[in-house]
Amino acid sequence: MTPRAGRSFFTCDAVTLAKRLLGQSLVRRVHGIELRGRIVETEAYVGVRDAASHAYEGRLTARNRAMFDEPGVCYVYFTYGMHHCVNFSCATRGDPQAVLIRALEVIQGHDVIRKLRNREGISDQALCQGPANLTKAFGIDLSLNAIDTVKSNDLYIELLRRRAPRASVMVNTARIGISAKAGRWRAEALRWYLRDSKSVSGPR
DNA sequence: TTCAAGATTTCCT
DNA sequence: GGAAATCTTGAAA
Repeated sequence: MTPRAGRSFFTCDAVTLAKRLLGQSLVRRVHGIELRGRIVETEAYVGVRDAASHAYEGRLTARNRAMFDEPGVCYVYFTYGMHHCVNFSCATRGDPQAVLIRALEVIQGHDVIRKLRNREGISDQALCQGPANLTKAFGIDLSLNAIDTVKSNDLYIELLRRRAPRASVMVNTARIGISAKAGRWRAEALRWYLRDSKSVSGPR
């Protein structure tokens, strides 16, 4: 049986978790069916000093509360009036660090995922390419916000590997979609992806 | 109470 | 390359 990520897996800074999550499996249970995807792209939001983070300067609101919760708690937010994005809280309670999941390769549940995406002629590799695409593909919405993925069976991480990938197979770049208002944080290299994956979103 | 902007995607020219 | 879709949040008034 594949081991599941426990509290200790998430009890680290966001940079460590962003790399550690690459190559692991995101599991979602909907209507008794399991969907699985291999994580191939992540971004770190490193806490109160990060001007690109919803928790910049310690801002705590009803929306981003999950970022401040226990490591392993899921932070789902709604944006652009139509999209959801999913993150995993990390570090320690009260320290709002989190990792955004930006892309997956589908491992299990292609049929269900294709229906959820509801898009004609889409390739397998594009099903979960991009943060809002993967939440749609996996049926992730605000009902999953703030759930504890260490305990929930609706959404959690399965460990397909013991360690983060070697540096030589990862690519590290600036994050996507960060506005100029974030200042130097716009250019900080806090995005990672697996070099060989065809499902990575944004610039390669 | 009003308003601008957003950790995006898709479709059009 | 550019704009539309669509609505919540947080800051300004």
